[in-house]
Amino acid sequence: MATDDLMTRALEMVGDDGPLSVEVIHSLTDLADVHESMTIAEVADLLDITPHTLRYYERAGLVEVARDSQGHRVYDAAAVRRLVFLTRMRLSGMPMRDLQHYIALVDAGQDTVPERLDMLLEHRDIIRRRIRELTLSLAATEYKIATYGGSTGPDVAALDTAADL
Amino acid sequence: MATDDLMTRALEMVGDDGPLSVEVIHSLTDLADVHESMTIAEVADLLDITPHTLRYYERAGLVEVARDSQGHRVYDAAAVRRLVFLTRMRLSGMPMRDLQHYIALVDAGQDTVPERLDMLLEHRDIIRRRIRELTLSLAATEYKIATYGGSTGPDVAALDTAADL
DNA sequence: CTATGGCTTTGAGCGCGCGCGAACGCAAAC
DNA sequence: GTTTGCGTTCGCGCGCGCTCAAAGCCATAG
Repeated sequence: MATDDLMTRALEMVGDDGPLSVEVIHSLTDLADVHESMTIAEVADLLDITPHTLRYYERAGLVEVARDSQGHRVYDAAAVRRLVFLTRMRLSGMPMRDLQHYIALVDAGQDTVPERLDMLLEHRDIIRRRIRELTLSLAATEYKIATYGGSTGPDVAALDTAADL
Repeated sequence: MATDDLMTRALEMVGDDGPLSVEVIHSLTDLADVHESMTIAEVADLLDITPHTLRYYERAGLVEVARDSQGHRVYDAAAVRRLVFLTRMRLSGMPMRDLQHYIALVDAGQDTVPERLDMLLEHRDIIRRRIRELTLSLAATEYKIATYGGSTGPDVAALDTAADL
């Protein structure tokens, strides 16, 4: 089950404007198919990213992955959990640099918990602002759709900032 | 007044979960300070982009701009309206290529209205999906914040997909 | 028993979208 | 006169990954 499927199912559960329940959150982290010792292809499929990207994350120092006797990567549950978190943050726009910083904090021990929390709070605000920006853009787009070729009277045309578009 | 200011004001008007009224849309398109014959600096300030970006858009064929006797760009109201639309679409994630296509349709005349409408509808769906993705990411982030260093009991830790993060 | 295709590894290099910077010139304004 | 603002062009940079190359292991197929 790819992450994209998870997202799609979760979105369906949420509906267009339903409340976000704890169940939805957990559905995103449905790790029923996360067993110990996953291959790179399995993890890639789970997270809906390419094996290349997984190797890229590893080189970036975001996660350490053991190798088997053939030198192939073996992802344990902890690595997968971390990657779930990382991909989720990436999806919400956190840049690689911040993720690297965050992981460095994690690896530095419990003393860095407050700073990690600060990062999460700041990221939360960024997401909120982005959602509101998009909400406005959505409204503008819908407004444009509604007035497009509809009533093209002078009033509407005058209000439309781009009547000729 | 920069577009960012407009956005900020509009966001304040909207509040955290207020309805999006027509007034809000119009506030985004408050063109009180759009007079005829604006300079590139004025337009850049209005749209909160750099003059460089404006020249880039012009080179990309998105807008035609007249010149004065000194060869300096002179933006008329129509150009500014188009740029308002373009920057709004950019802000909501429409790629340059699509904007170029859209503008080509606009310049091709009224026969292309249906296709333009299709583009807007598709873009609307993209924005909607993006908003829902971000909403889920926001919920996940808030969930993580809530459980971070709070009750670190075994139950919560077991539910947390990245308890060690 | 080979072979053919598919997975993996590493490393380096490429590409895209979107502008930004640097360099240089010209005209107006202080 | 020198500072300011605009013009143009060429090239660079960044974020994020993908592609390509060379090579090895495994399975299924002829």
